[in-house]
Parts: sequence; C-alpha cells; structure tokens
Amino acid sequence: MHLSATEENYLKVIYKIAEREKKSASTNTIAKYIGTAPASVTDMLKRLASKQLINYQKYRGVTLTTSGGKEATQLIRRHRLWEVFLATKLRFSWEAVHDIAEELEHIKSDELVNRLDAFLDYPKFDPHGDPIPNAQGKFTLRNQMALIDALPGNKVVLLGVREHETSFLEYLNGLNISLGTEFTVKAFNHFDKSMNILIDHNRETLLSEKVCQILLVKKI
Amino acid sequence: MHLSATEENYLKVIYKIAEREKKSASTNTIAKYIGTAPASVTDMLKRLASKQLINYQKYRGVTLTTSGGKEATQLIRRHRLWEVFLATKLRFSWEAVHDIAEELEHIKSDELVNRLDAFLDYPKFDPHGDPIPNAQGKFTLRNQMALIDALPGNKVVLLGVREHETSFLEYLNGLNISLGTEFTVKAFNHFDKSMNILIDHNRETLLSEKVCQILLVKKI
DNA sequence: CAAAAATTTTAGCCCAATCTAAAAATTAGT
DNA sequence: ACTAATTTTTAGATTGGGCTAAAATTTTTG
Ligand SMILES: [Mn+2]
Ligand SMILES: [Mn+2]
Ligand SMILES: [Mn+2]
Ligand SMILES: [Mn+2]
Repeated sequence: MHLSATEENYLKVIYKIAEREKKSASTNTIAKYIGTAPASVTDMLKRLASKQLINYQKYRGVTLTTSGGKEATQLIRRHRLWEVFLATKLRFSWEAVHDIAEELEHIKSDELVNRLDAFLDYPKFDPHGDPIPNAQGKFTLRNQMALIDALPGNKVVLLGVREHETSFLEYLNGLNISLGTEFTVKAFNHFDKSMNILIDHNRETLLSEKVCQILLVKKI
Repeated sequence: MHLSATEENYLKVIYKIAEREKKSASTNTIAKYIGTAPASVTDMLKRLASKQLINYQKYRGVTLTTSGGKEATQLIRRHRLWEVFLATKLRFSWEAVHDIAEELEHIKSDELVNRLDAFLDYPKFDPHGDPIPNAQGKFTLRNQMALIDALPGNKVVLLGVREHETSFLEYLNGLNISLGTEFTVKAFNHFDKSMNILIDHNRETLLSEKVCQILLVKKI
C-alpha cells in the first residue's frame, strides 16, 4: 500500500481523534485538525474508504480499519523516532522537534526506520514523553497520572506533557522544568485548583490547574 | 522562495547536466534524467522561468540563474549530508544511501541541515567521494584523476566513483574495493585499454577501460 | 539549399488535493 | 413533532504535475 503524505496525515488525525475523544471522528473535527474545508475532508474520506483504510458511511463519521490503524501506528512510530533523533543527536529542544518530524515521518523505508531505531537504542518514549510503538506496533504502557491528581506531600517525577504547543513548552523551559524534573506537592488551593509545587527540591512556584492537568508524572 | 520537491529536482537535474555536459540543458535531456515526457518538461521550464530560477528561451535550452544555482547547490548539500548520515551513522552501504537521500534532501530547514552538518563533523565528501558544498555553497576541490590515466608503476588511492548505479557499486563490493582502497598499476593493455591492477597490495585483477574511467584516484 | 529527421512546443486531457456555494441530512430546541 | 441550527455532502472550479497527439521549429543530410 503506497500512501501519499496527505493520506497518511488524515489517518494520523483520525487515529488521534479516536484516541483523545474516544469516539469515531466526524468530518468537521477532522477538518479542524487538518486545517482544510469540510468538503475537502469528505472527498478524502471517500478515497480512504475505497482503499479500505477507514470505515465510512455518509453522515456517520469514520473509524480506522485494521490496516488503516497499522499505517497510522507506523507513522506515529516514525514521527516519534525522528523526534528522538532531533532531540538527542542534533540537540534540538523539545519545542522545535515536532515541526521537522512532521516532514521526516513521511520518508518511506522500513530499513531506514528500523536502523534509526537501533541507532537511537530502541527508545520507548519521545521527547514529550509519548510512547513510541515498536516495529510490531506495540506501545509501552506505564503508570502515570496528571500532576493535578497528586496529593500534598507527594514527591513525583515528570514523565510527559499532554500539550505540545511551542508557547507552553517554552513556559516550562522558563521554569527550568523538563522530563525527569522532580516535584514535591506543597499545597492544593481549592479556590482555583492551583498547586504550590517545590521544583527540584530548590524552588517553589505556583502552577495553575491547567498546567497541572497537562503535566504527567509518577510517584517516587 | 518555497519550492516544491518537483521543482527542486528539475533544478538539480539542470545543474548536473550543465556540470557533466558543460552546456545548457535541452528539454529532451532533462526529460530523460527526470523520466517524464518532454512536453511535461516544457511546462515546468515555463514555471521555473517565471520564478526567475532559470534562463529560458523557447527551443534554446536552459541555464540556471544565480538564484536557481544557489537552490540547486543547497539541495546537493542536503542530499550528500544525508548520504553521509546514512552511511556513517546508520551503517547503510554506499549503494543504498542514494535512494533514501533523494527523499530526505527535500526536508526544508536550514537549522536541520546545519545541525546535521555539525553532528557529522562537517564532512567534505559523501560516501561516493563527491564534494559536499558548505553552508555558503562552496565545494572543496582536490586533485584527482581517473584510474585510466595512471601509468604502470603508479600507486594510487581510490577517492571517488563517477557512477552511482547499484549494480556497479555492488560489483566493486564484490572486488572488495571501497573508498580508500589502494591500487598499484601493473600494466596497461593497449588492445582493449584494460588495466592489470594490484588491489590493496594483495590481489591482482583486470579492470576494464570503462571501470578505470569511473574510478577517481590520486597518487600516493 | 531543400527535404527529411529530430527536437520542442502547443493543445487538450487526467488525477490528487484543495476551494466556495448550495443542497441534503442530522441534531437540537421549543 | 416540527422547525431551526448545525453538520455533511454534492456540484463545480482551480492548481500543480503529469500524459498523448499534433503542430511548430531547428538541425541534419543528400
Ligand atoms: Mn510531535
Ligand atoms: Mn512528540
Ligand atoms: Mn546520491
Ligand atoms: Mn553521493
């Protein structure tokens, strides 16, 4: 199956919508993710359906078929491996890797991706803490929770971020927060659900509810 | 100037024809290199001319403008740097790197290519011995000659190959010939211009005129 | 130098991926 | 349960990059 970069992007978006929203992807939602007119999405859905990559019925939204899901997973694998390459080998910072990986992910060569995987030492997570599927499409699971769910007194370590916006990642950079940073929850403020957090045992700051919901941590 | 991958490929081909044939590129020659119908080439030449990337007059063949030449040189830089990455970091052999680099070369990010260059330690030559232009577009020159021009008794070292065909490179692999291999010219056979060559001081073989014209060497 | 051969361009078509505007179907509100 | 609002699809157009067949131009050759 040879897919164009555009077709691959649609599959990825449908995959992510199903993952995030836990339901079939609607035309409008896909259009917003991709940044095209809904009419263009309808066109593409027909093409993907004719290639058996999605289950499509007019007006009903779509889900990935088994083969569509495999293509999406492999695309995510390539994307995240390239992000690791850019971050660890070329020393790009985590807010810069995504855009370049968006292009690199479409290079088609199993040999390339598998050698890259080996070169990077079979990483299990990307620079944002997202899991990297292996060659068989299997994701590594791990225990993690949002910082907001930690209790006062808990010590936790940052494993990932749910939001990849450059401005958000730069905000974390400004606070010297990166994957591996340790937090101690000092207090939870009920009125606005913000938290007082001790970062790396040496500085205390206030993090908003929104931020605490984005940060994924595990207890230590 | 944002160029499509297709436009970039045309510029590269026009550049290579000018370099090899030492003259302006004709429609038919370009068509053969790219693998399209001559009518499609004419179409593209009009588009490239309207972007001031080539000098084009109907029926007269084309040359690159200064800006077209810069784009072509930067594309060659990206191609060759990726070839070095694939060969030295991912351990691809020299016959496998070209096809993958054909895709990677179109990833547009100056930051990416310059960091890649640094990561590879600013290589001056690619896995086939071709020079890599630096960020300013400057190629490294070096003294080299075709093996066919070496004289009996000469000791030389292999610096590059003029032909990148997989089957040819595999032929060299079979003879255990790679960049850096040393040759001693034992004899030149006038009747067919073949040469008797001692490879790496330990085995003698006959190389045809054609092969000797492809191998680029320098005296040691 | 004129006719034949080769090259190049034009004309008219196709496909993927996009758009806008209008029509159809679904969903929500009273 | 209608009607109104929203979502989705259809219709028709556009653009980049291709194609073939035919016309125009240049080059070669007798
Ligand atoms: Mn990403
Ligand atoms: Mn990521
Ligand atoms: Mn190459
Ligand atoms: Mn090369």
